[in-house]
Amino acid sequence: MTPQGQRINDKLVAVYNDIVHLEEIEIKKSQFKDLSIKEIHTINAIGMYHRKTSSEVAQALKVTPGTLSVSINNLVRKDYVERLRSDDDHRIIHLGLTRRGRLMYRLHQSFHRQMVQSFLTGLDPQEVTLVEKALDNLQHFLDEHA
Amino acid sequence: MTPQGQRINDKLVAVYNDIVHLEEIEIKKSQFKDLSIKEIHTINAIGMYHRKTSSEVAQALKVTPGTLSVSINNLVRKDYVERLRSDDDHRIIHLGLTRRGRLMYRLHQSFHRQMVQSFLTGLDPQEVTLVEKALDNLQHFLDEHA
DNA sequence: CGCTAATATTTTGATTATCAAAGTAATTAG
DNA sequence: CTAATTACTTTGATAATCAAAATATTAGCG
Repeated sequence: MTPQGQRINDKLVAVYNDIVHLEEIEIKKSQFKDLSIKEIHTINAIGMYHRKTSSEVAQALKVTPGTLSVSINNLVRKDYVERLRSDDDHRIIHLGLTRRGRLMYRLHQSFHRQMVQSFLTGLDPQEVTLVEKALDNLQHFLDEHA
Repeated sequence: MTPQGQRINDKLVAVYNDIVHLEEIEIKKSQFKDLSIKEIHTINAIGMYHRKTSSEVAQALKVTPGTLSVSINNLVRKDYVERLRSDDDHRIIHLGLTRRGRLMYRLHQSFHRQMVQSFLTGLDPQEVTLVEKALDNLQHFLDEHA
């Protein structure tokens, strides 16, 4: 690997830990102190609309159905998420956010918005496209190896 | 946020989960099945040279000293890490990798090398510099908010 | 129709990850 | 030389995770 490649690798690793840590800190400063970073990500994966099933959310988060189920139990207890049994197929559970969950969702989105904005600061549109291309490369690599 | 900004955000989130998951899978295929992804990252943070102290490693990983200490207990038991008490100051513990730990370290580095390479595929040197600049922006944002 | 398969989710038991706070040991400051 | 500080470890509690077993529902097929 080139020195620059090594540097980029190291920066990715550093940034990775820092993002998670900062998210954690932001939560503890907010009205949603009772959530962990994992729970925030679960709420984020469920999203604003009552569409996704349990297994879809588990797949998006790359955890087993059992892990998600336990986590959803906690989020239901804390009043962020609700379970909605499908009318068509009673095995299927659709996950939705409560009023409180949607509030949390919007707060976290705004954090991400700020982060992405700073990520792209000082780049012109063409350059932003390049960054997106690099991300697509990476996603392609990940899909290939999965 | 622009549609492109939103897309980049979504891609970052997806890539984030996929990287961790792929790392997890790669471990389970290797001779190091007894390690979790967190333990791999701890080994990675310790690195190849017996220099870093416990608290330096804890800071790099953004965990408390207590959390690290528990994790190091497990890694010592599994023969990946060794504790080396400093001669100068007997309170200080330097962390080092065992032969087995160094083997693991190199395997994980090669995974990262591949990943970064694919990340930068098809970009010319100037463009790579741009990606690095975006990462610097992000790190700056994170430092500012910490 | 009536079994058998398959599918979607939940529960359970075991391990790891995590923090805050208390504990231990060594060094530094006054 | 004592008190305060520093570096680390232990402890107790809770969350996160998986694999495997359990539950409930639907689909397939003779």
